[in-house]
Amino acid sequence: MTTADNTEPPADGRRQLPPQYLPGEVEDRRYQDWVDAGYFTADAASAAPSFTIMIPPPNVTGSLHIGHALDHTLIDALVRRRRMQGYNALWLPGTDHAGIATQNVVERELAKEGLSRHDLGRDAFVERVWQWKANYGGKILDQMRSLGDSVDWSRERFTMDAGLSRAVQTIFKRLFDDGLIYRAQRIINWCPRCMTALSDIEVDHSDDEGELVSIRYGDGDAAVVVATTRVETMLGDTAVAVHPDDARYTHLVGTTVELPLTGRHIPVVADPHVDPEFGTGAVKVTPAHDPDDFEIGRRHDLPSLTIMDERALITAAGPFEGLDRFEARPAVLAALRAEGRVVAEQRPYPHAVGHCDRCGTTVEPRLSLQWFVKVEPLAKAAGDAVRDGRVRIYPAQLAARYFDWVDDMHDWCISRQLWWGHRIPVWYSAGGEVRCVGPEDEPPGEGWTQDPDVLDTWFSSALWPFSTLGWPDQTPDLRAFYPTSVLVTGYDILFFWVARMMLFGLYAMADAGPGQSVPFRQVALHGLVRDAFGKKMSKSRGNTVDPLDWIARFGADATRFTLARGASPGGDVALSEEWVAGSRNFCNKLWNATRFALMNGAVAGSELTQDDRARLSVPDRWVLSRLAAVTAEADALFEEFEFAKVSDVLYHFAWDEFCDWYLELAKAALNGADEAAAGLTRRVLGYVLDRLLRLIHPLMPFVTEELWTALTGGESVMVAPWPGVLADAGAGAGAAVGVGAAAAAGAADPAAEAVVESLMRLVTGVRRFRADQGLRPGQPVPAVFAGIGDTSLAAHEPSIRALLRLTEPAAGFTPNASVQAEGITVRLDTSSGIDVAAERRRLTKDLAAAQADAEVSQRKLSSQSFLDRAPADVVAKSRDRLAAAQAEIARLRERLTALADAAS
RNA sequence: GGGUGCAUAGCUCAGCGGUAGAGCACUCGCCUUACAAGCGAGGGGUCACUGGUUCGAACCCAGUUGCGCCCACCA
Repeated sequence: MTTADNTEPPADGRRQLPPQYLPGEVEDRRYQDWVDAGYFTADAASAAPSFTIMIPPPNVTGSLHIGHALDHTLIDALVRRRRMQGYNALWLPGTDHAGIATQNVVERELAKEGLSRHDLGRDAFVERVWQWKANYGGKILDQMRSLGDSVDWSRERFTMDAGLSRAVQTIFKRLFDDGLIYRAQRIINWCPRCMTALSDIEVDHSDDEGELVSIRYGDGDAAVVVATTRVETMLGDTAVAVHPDDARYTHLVGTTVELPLTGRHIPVVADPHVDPEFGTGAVKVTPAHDPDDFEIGRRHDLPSLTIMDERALITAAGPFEGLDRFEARPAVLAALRAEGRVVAEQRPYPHAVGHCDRCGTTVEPRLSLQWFVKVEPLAKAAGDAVRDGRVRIYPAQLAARYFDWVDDMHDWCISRQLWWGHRIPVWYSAGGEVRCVGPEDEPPGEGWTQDPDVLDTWFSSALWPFSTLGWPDQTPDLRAFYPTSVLVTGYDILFFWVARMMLFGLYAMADAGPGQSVPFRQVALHGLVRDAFGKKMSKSRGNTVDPLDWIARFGADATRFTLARGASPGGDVALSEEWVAGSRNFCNKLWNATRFALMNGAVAGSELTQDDRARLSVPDRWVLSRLAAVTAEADALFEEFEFAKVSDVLYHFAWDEFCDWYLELAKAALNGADEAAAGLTRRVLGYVLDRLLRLIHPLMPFVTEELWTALTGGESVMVAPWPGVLADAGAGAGAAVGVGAAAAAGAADPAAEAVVESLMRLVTGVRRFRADQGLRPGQPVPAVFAGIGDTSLAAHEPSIRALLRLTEPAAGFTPNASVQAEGITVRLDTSSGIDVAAERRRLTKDLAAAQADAEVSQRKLSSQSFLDRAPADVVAKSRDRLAAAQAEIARLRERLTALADAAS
């Protein structure tokens, strides 16, 4: 590994850079160089502490969208920084088989050929999906290269790989044997279009316009009115329920009422679940088609009458048979109305209805035999791991949501009536025996048939942190890289994925001990990507951003920086083309700063000795002091996943301080006659830029690589030591690693900072005068600096003159204007005289501001309670401020008077 | 229905107890020998509303209004 600390100065005739950064010419080449150099490949045998991040596996059907780009930008920044810090960094890539989604894609393809999966049969269909995967799957992995993702391609995984499938089977068997997986007849969420069961979180609830209908069951004294939004299910009613304490119905409990249209009589039962306040206080009970009713049915031993098939067509014999559920509803209602059973109709009646999150079809609660994970004991452990700090969630407030869910989680329905996925490893004999088969077991022979269902795709995703490392085998990878360090993903899949990895990680890896069984130590959640107005991106809205388009037009670095700049923990990211253009400009700024450095013979790679530091100029000292502060700040912010703030700090240091002031100030020394001073500044220039590029590299890998190698002649900034001061890192055993620790950018230099800040105020003040006076920026103006000898700026007059284009006075110099700032009076000869009106406007404005300032301070200081209660430093600050304002007022008044005198 | 978050410059957001900040947009002047994807200067905000706590509130507390998100088996 090479470092920046090669002592040889760069060879002469280094590459000349063109005046603009053209990302297209850099990115592909650099990426391939990195891959070829093996920088992305982690080493399970490394002695260095590991830093591991697992990619949130995108669907194998997917292509890179802006959400991935956000996720990957943040992950890549974390991984690149750790790698530079000397960690054995692994970012493992891969894809998810995405059961329903992928099956749907291939089925649609088949449909174009006029075929259904049933025409092919199970084996041929699955084969067809594999074929599809071979041809089109993993497109997204290729696209990741263009973002610069530093993933370890040698460790790419797919959730249906043989190894990962073995992990699935292993844990299924283990859970089964532990009694944590069971099969039961339950009401589950059923999608009649996908024709499969769904778990609770695969159902999106939204308010639909419904209709609340009140229907009279029975007649005369035995009549009872029930209200429902799902009239058609009355065909499957097997009871009416009322609250036990509801006096209106006590006389009916235990009797039966006639169920209209069916000729059946159903019992009236008393159940505490019924809310006497709602509707009529009487509820129709359909155990086979409503989860509540199923529970009531269980309590009262009611029969379950299934009246719909898996396509949600009515199966109950009679006039409605064969109708779709939505056709049956008006039909049943009409029939009831014809019999005079409809007491009231209330519409519209908005109420929450579940929809399949894959296809949007209204979910049908359906009684069926499914496999479930008993989550309670697992969820308890998953909650505790966060509660006791073994896993930390960023931002912390999202932990509350995690607890809400984990602490009250229903059993997880894991069977899916699909063909694409991990088949449930359970076999049944003709005699009704059940056998769960582990990966080492012989499959049962003659007379046994395997369960036809496959597992929920999230079942295998939940194993991702360790199945990808070879579990259940105790592989070197598993030992080296588990637990993973950080999980980075959007808060939208906190429940889908994050919580489930917690359930299974803690369970499967329990032998490793409490601290080592967690799937990750930190969870860094980001938000959704939105448009410039904070609106959700969607194809129908037409406000989506294609990251590949941005990369092509603005560069990967600009795209990444824009995303990072918007990413605060848990916060949504707003994007627009103006912003990515701004980031592109920032790349160009760095490009030209480096270009300037190269043109001026900047020397990178030499450390500054104590001796050197003693001879530094004030601007050199200032920039080093600022670099130290910014380095520490950026480093701390990285630890907290404050990407927006890191980006902001680096952006402003690079642009506002390094480029706008330091490079301008350095010009005096670089072009000056003092060779020793110039040489020292060339080294400081190289030193600061070198470190700045390293600090920015995790966020903008390509441009920094191109510039850093050009500046230093080093091999790659990717493997240059990180300049940060290392804090106790989340991964590893808290040991500070990396040669970067020694390269901490030095100490603060408040004296130098004070001088440069004073210089900035003076320069800005005079520039303002020039602007007010309409003096063209480039026009040289003769001037003298009266009183500068008594200030800290005495030695910097040449720099100040250069910044302000003020020339030495020639013979016959007759100043006709003056500006005061920082205790210095700058007298200028503007030749044409000054614009008195403009000057008066400026002075008047400044006077008003100073007076307002003084007034506020005065008011505070005249309050006795303020003087008594406020801390001494606050009072002192107010005093200083008042004094300064008063001095300013006096000065401005004097100038205004002088101006008036001069005018008359 | 239950949680939870947010209301700050035209837009997107930062600041979270001591006299309001950034990026973009806007105005004016500049092709000043790294950069016009640039440089310099400037304008713009009763920090949603009402009370309270405090010497002092954008910041803490309560309420109001308006948005947003998550969870949810009330017919």
